[in-house]
Amino acid sequence: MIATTPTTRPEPKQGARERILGTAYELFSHRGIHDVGIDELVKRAGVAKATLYNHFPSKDELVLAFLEQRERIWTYGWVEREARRHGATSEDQLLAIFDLFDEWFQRDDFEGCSFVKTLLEVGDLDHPVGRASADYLENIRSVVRSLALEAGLRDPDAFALSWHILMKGSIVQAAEGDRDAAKRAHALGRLLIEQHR
Amino acid sequence: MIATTPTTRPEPKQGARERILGTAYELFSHRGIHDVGIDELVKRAGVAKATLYNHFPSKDELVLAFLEQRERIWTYGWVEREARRHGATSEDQLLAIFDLFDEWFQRDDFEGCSFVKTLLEVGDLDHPVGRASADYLENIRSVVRSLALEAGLRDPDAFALSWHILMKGSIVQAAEGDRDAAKRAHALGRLLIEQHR
DNA sequence: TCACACACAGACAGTTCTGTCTACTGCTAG
DNA sequence: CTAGCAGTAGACAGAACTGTCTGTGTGTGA
Repeated sequence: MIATTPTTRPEPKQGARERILGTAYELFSHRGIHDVGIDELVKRAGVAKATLYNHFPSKDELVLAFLEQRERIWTYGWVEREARRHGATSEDQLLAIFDLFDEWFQRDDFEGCSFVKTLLEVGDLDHPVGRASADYLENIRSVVRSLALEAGLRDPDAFALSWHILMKGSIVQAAEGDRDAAKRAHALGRLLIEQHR
Repeated sequence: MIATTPTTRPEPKQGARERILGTAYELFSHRGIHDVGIDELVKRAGVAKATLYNHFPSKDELVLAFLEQRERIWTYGWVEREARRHGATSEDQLLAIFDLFDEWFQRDDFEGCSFVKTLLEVGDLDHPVGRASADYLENIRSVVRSLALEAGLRDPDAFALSWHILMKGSIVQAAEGDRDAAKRAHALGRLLIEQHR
């Protein structure tokens, strides 16, 4: 790789931090926060405990980094990006969210919404982790609001709030085992769009 | 109370068990399962730890008893009973669910859906507690299905599944702070009813 | 009055969790 | 060559958790 800074880069080591974050993503997204202990995490990441605590001052801070990563990957990298790619019109892009969900719900490693799970696990909007979860959920609504705006729908704020009920409701229901939850949400979403045209 | 068994009933003591269950209901419903320890629970219930373990062989068994109680009180004693009482027609009774939710969401001690919270907390449908949570959620759908049937709606099973998405989605959103989530679900519910007429 | 069942208080064992600390290793810049 | 830095391995402290056990008190039926 060609040097991007003056001549040589110190760059801590490039590896440990990534391994920690990657493992945290894998474990936290599938099993939740409290079920995953630091010992298991460092063992799985092949990293010394001191290394983890060098990069992240506490488990909570690691969780916050995980949530940030989750937003980057899931909210923007997957939902927004793929929805925009799959829909011809803005309305189609909105509905494409539930087409994505439909595929997601069929996966054997379906993990649900990390923001909802974390928020309910912490259960406290004043706690930094709970607060962050709620904020990231709000950002999801912002994505929906933008699409609604682009589609020229009436009252994009209210639309996004209603739409998000469908998203979260279907995800929870999929976690119960309803594999067709996304199709039901899709149908409801179509009705909601009509109401906001 | 007139004797219902031969002459006298041994009846353990009648008091400790009720205090344990009452306290478990209060604590588990508001704070979740894992955040409430046995020590705190017995102290709050004013009960010896041995007494708790005399009545319930493990914390999991106590949790199962809590969920059962939650269904009795919340699902049947509140949602079904009050919805039936408040609506003139069967369709109104369905919509009345979201009127109830609306009041519920305004409460300062709004605690969310214990079945969803417990299911996500355990995260495993094979675990007895997770399984029970999912079963109790299914029973909620049965209530909805009955009302849909009475209302003469088309495909009551599919209706109940879609309706339940609205219920759970609005509850989760209320937990994030959207106090009007029930009103949005109400509007969507109206549209869904129209589709199933 | 006596016996028994139940409840109470709380010590205790055993595990698990977060977070700290020590000692060792290997790489790299100067 | 050497100093420093980042990482490894794992013991350790301190807290919290579930579940067990001992010992004591008390109300009630026979």
